[in-house]
Amino acid sequence: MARPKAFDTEIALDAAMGVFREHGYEGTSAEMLLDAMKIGRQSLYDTFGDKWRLYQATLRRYCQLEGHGHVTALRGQDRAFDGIRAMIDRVVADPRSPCLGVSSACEFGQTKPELDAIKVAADHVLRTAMVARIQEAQADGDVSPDLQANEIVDFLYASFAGIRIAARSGADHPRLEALGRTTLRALR
Amino acid sequence: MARPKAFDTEIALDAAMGVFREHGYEGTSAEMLLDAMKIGRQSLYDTFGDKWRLYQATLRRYCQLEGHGHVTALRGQDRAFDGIRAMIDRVVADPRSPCLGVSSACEFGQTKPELDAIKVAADHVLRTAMVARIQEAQADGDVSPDLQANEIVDFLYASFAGIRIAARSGADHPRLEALGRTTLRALR
DNA sequence: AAGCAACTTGACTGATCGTTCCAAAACAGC
DNA sequence: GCTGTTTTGGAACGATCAGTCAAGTTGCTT
Repeated sequence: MARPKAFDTEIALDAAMGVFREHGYEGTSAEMLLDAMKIGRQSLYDTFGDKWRLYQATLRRYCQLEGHGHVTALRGQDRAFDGIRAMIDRVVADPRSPCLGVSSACEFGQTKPELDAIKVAADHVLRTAMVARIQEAQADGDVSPDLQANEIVDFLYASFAGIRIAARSGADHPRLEALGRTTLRALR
Repeated sequence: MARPKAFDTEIALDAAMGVFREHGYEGTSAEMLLDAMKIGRQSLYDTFGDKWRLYQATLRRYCQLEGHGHVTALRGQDRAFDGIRAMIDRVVADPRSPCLGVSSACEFGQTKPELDAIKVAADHVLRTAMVARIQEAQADGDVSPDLQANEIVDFLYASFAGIRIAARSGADHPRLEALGRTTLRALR
């Protein structure tokens, strides 16, 4: 064994995530990353490979954190419908930090298989949790039986993206809340 | 008088718009623009100023075209609700061309006053047209009177952004149609 | 205590960035 | 056909890009 790292990999990753969320991939320079992560140039390349692999790592971590947060909110309420509401509230409450998933979709579309793979994996776990809770809410009579659970998941995904873009465009909290309310109302 | 331009400014602008839509501002290089616009380096700088002003010009043009398209769809039907449906269908039908408004919001947030001004102006004309048609649809009994027209506009904006991001993420046509249906249903 | 493997630091690489300069080519009016 | 203005294309600018190299430093292991 030898000298241990002087920085925490996860903390550095979170710092990098913040920069990528704010400026996108192309808009982020190595200098900006080093400043935010507070590590040396070589440490970055030794630890994370290169800018592109670092970006993938941040997206992977973001999907994990975000997916976990959503599932927690979803399951944190007794009534399934309240769980769905909690998930929407989470998006609305999240002040103005842009979503890395949305921004990477904007920036790259489907041109990068590596990113697609990360998103597909994240989608899988969240979607199954959501479908289960939505069907539960339908059984409770809180969500219309006319809608297919999978379509509702797509609709909620799209709404989340829309709410986040509204926030990034400067919509204030009341307007975001109204968006959340209208989204939830659409399920009835 | 002297030698006239060998290219059409609007056509070149549309070509630039295509590149910016596909790759964003930071992801677009001068070379890519020149290739797409099929003009010389100096012509670009003489005619459009620089990359940033060219981007503003494309965003301005995009907002005009897109706003006009939406208003036309909105007013092209007898029944107000059908007009709203037509507007949504327009977004769903638009194959996979990313929205410059969404991508610029992602990339820059509110950090660029010049862009904000362009969007505010575009929002104004479209919003008034939408509010009018929504209130008409409410009077017809097609849209719930519980909802405020302005909130519905925000909701539709957010939905459009969501649908476009879904498309950019690879959602196929049936899924986009389902999103459009769910969005429209939310207004009832 | 000594040695060594890993981490850190900062100078440096070629490539590419957006932009400008310059001279040649092209067209309008006389 | 000439003159004058504008467009054009290519070469060139400094700045910055992502990434590398080579010392120098640190702390674990024996």
